[in-house]
Amino acid sequence: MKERGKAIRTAALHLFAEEGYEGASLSKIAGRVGIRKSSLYNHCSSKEDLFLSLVEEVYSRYIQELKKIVSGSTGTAEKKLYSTFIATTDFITREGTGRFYMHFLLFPPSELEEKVRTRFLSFEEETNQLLLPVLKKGIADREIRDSDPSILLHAFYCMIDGMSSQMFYYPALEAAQKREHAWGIFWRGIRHGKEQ
Amino acid sequence: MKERGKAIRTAALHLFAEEGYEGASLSKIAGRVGIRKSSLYNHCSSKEDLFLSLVEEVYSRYIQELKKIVSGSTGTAEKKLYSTFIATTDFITREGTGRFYMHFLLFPPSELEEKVRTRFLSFEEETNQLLLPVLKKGIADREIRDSDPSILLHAFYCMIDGMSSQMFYYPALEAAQKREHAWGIFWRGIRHGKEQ
DNA sequence: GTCTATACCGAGATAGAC
DNA sequence: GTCTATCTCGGTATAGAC
Repeated sequence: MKERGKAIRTAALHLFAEEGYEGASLSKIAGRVGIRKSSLYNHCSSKEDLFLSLVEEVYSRYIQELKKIVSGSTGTAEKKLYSTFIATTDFITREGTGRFYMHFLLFPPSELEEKVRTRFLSFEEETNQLLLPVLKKGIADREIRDSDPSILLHAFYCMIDGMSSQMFYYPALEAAQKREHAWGIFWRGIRHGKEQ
Repeated sequence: MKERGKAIRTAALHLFAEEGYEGASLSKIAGRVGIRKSSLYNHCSSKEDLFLSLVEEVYSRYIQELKKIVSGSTGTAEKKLYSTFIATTDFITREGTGRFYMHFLLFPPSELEEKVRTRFLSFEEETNQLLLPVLKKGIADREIRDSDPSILLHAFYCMIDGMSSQMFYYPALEAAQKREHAWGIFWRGIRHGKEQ
């Protein structure tokens, strides 16, 4: 049995993710937890407050997972990038967390846009510093073709973002297959090749 | 000077795109046009009605542009795919239309989800039928490597979706550069190569 | 076609009993 | 901590004068 505060956060996370910031009313959140909306104010000071603390939690949870994956494994660049790709798209697929992440990265509520964007940028900084070394080492090892690492990194992000979008509107099994194919083509695009 | 009806649709398109379905109130829309919200009801029967007609307009406008690009040019598969990529990401970048498109493709208002999704699926069918022949011809001409065209098509969509997301949070110039790089890597991933 | 006025509802938030 | 009651505000929508 979860404590109330946690239950509220979970319900709010899902409702924000599904219905957006304006669409997720405090009554709906309270209703899902099984209390009245006025009782929510014993656990947070406002709707904004609740929302922003969830932004913080979701972003930092993702960074935490990413760190485990990248620094944990000691394999090739290919393995590390592939693991990152899978882990990120899995993360996105997790109902609640992932949808929340995508939803408000792309379409933050307009009054809170600046706060959310600022938080995201610092978050992007962190991922860059985790992944750039992987690409650089891959190039040095002649595993990845010799070109600007930040360009390669961006193309990697691009595929991840694309696949992340697609995880939403395809059934799980289909999405998993598409993911493998997308990876195959991406890797062919950046790997070291004899030609040229 | 645009007629009123058109002005309302334009204002609504932008507001929906920026603030979401719930966030874009009829007063805001009316305010941007310069009339009272009750006057809106002389041009549409409800908020839902207004929104859904915009969904229809935006989707079909995109299909129309795509047709012009794909069937118009008679170049190589590379040229056609590149044009499609550029045109789509340009379309997405157009304030209003593109943001509206992305916003409600990924996060439709929950009450209207089914209607929006259904419309999108038929739309995807159309794009498939435009683009699959291009890929098939590219394979036959040994311009693209021999593999399942629908897999290649999906990887293409994946890059487009990824780049479309990114068009939002990077400045125009930066986005344009990233776009070129993403294309380069994608094309390297699918083109015909001597190796293997 | 646009306006004012109004109906009705649900939003976020607060006060105070228990 | 949760409840009921209540406040204020803004939402969608309608009626009817001009």
